Amino acid sequence: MADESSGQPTVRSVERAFDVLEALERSDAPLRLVDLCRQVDLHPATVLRSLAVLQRRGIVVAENQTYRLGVGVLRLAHGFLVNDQLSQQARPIMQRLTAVTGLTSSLYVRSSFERVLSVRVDGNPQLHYQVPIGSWLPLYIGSGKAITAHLPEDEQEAVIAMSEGYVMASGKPIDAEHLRQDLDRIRKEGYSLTTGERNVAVAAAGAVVTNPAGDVLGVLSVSGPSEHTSDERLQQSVPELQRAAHALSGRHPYS
Amino acid sequence: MADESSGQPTVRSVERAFDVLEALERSDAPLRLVDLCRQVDLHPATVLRSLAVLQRRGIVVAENQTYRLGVGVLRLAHGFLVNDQLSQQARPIMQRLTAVTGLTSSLYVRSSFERVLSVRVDGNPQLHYQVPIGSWLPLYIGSGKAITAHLPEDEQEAVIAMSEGYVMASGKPIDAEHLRQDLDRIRKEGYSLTTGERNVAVAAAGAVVTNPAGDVLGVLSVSGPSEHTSDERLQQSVPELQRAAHALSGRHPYS
DNA sequence: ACAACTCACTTCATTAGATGAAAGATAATC
DNA sequence: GATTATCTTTCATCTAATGAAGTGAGTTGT
Repeated sequence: MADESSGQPTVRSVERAFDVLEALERSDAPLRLVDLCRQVDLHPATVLRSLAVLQRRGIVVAENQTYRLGVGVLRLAHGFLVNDQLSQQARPIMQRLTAVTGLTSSLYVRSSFERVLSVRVDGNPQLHYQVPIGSWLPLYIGSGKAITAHLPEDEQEAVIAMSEGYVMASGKPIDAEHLRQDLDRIRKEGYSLTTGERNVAVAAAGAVVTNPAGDVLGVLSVSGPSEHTSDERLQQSVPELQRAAHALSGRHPYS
Repeated sequence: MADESSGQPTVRSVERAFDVLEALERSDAPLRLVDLCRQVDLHPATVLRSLAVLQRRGIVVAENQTYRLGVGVLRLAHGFLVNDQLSQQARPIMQRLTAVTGLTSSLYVRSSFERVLSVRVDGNPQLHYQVPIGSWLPLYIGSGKAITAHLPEDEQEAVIAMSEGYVMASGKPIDAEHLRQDLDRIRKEGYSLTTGERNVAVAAAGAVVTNPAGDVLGVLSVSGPSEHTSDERLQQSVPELQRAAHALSGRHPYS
């Protein structure tokens, strides 16, 4: 039997290998064998065997007795990007959006209670520290709110609950009531507009992306460095942003 | 025993799960269970159990009985990018390079006999179809030659052997002798300069990136659409490109 | 300089658990 | 409505994943 008593079929050793992989994903420094063993609570021999497989596939690389992710994961990302209808269709639309507004366009895909950056087209002026592909951010901050605003009630409340305790870049914590008002406004007006919530240096406008059935898929945003990107400038870009988000929302069978 | 008779330790079920994953990575369309089974030559029940694990981790998503990669792989890519010293250090250098030259900067990392795109900073004018992160290209074409030119003799010959039969975007096949001359020139002058080899619409200059010990890590390139990017324009960018590649080559302990 | 650690990696006997045959369920095709 | 093709679950068998124990290398402390 390979079931975990809960009906969901599984394979223990595969599960364990991915525990190791995710430990490496989370870490911001190469990890030694013992570190990995402690994190995933497995016998060194077991971890080592998993690592051997991962290494042979380029998913993990070893460097004098420490382990970290390898370029193999970039290949996987590529495999995703070229197959993902949303990302594919987004690219030309976003290039146009950036060409017209001069701002950076970003497409965040919703993944449970996070959003993950899948496509970015840089504008001018460029941000000093650009967010790399795959970055994940919460749904209660910045353009994430454009997603949240269009979620079913119960999920909205779940997001609001998660925001508890988050401190914005300004130093202020999130206020649940204030957040609810924000969401109301966003739902009414059809776009979010935030400045320096997660990063003081960034101002952004966001518009929800759905499938034709209306299910929320993610958010399209335009952003720029806050010193050079006034609210007025963002406001001006909103119609073009909404047009782009709408175009993107109409075109894919499902997902 | 879990060894594959060759000394290399392994875990069969993990190996199989990654066979499934790589089948999905290669495919340019979602795959059904039977398709996967045929490709990896495994029992449907086995494939299904692996898929269940992958799905729960967001690595794979199912959509009415077909499977494809999920956003989870983007998270992994992010995990790589934020840890990879080379990519990290490259970002600001490349932003500057693009700011000065106006061309798109790309960093390809060498991975056995391929190069994988790990960082890109888009220039102006932008290419219509931008290459996504994780794209892999051969070492005998375009800026890949800047890598090959600095490889040990035997590896160079291996690359040349692989080029056999490749037809360039122009319609002409690669000529081994011509390629050798190219490599000589690149080694002497310190940069590659190619137009429309892989894609007729792209012209690019490339300079090798090494670690301080001199081992080849990859190639830094500037590129633009060939109609708007004359050889002279590329030539003008070469000194700046070399400066950037050199700066990038000096700074990381090992790898 | 030697002892006492910590950590990386290997070997191998035990038995947990991955496997695949078979059957049931579901959907597509004629 | 029967037939075929594919998806999914169940379960007995026996492979192969596991972890205890051991080796060896490297580091720290006295």
